[in-house]
Amino acid sequence: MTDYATLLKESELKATFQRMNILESIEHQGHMSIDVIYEKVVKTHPSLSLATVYKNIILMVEKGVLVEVPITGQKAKYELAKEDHIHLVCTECGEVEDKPHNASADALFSSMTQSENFELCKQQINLYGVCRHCQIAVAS
Amino acid sequence: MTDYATLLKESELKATFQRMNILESIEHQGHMSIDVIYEKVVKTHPSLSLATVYKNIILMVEKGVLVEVPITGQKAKYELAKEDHIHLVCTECGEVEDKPHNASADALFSSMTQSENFELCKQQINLYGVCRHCQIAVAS
DNA sequence: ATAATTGCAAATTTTTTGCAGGTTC
DNA sequence: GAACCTGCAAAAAATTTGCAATTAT
Repeated sequence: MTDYATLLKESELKATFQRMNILESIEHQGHMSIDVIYEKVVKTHPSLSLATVYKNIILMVEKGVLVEVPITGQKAKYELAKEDHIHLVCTECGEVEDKPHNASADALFSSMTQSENFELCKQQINLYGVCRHCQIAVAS
Repeated sequence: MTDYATLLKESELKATFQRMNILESIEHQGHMSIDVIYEKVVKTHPSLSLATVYKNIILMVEKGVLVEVPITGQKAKYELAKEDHIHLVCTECGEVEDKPHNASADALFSSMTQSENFELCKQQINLYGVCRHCQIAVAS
């Protein structure tokens, strides 16, 4: 899908096997915490060290390749940097689903921050609830 | 301001000195991380243990007295449970400011989640940027 | 060839736990 | 008086660091 090697080089990072595996895992799954990333990637790359995952996540967040998604009651997850969007966080299964961002939301937040003289640079909208899948599971 | 003893008892928690001090600090400051709460309260209550702060924060979140506010690049902060509102998070000084929630935002999120069949129960909107105060400081 | 990156092990920091003594209702 | 809470100290979990060996460019 995405060309991770190019993405990394554009961000002044060397395209190591470890980094590409991390990015691939995150893109495939959508949102992952550090320990889950490690568990996933170590399967295909058994010598991987957890410290390497920590170092790389921190570095790739700094470089703007990844974005931290802090979530109530869970460890932070990470996603690939992408267009503004909303997170639907399921309180049952913990999964996070992206929902495209809406132009009227943008306008709304712009006006709310302007009236406060607040120089907006990033939005983070988490909506917590029960996802389709878990509603069915709970009903049974 | 708030009657913390009553608030705690209504939540099936005993009104200890420690808990009332924690609540008072949080209400006074708005949003605090656990270590900062400890540092603040221990000044007026030197025998306070950090473990007690941890236990109480967890308990009061469970009981719905407090709400966790996870923030990108910071340790989670806690606030008193209150009406829906938006957080303006300053990326310079780290402070969080509340902004009253807007009816049109509500309508927007309701419609966005309904179309996904997502059963919405809680919202968390963080807008990151530079607050009034830090804009002045940076300009100087 | 060079500078960056990795994996390991140790250090540090953060959070949780068990329990004896003290407090609230 | 009973159940709950606290503080302590120890344990466990999470994160960071230093460094020698390896890898990407």
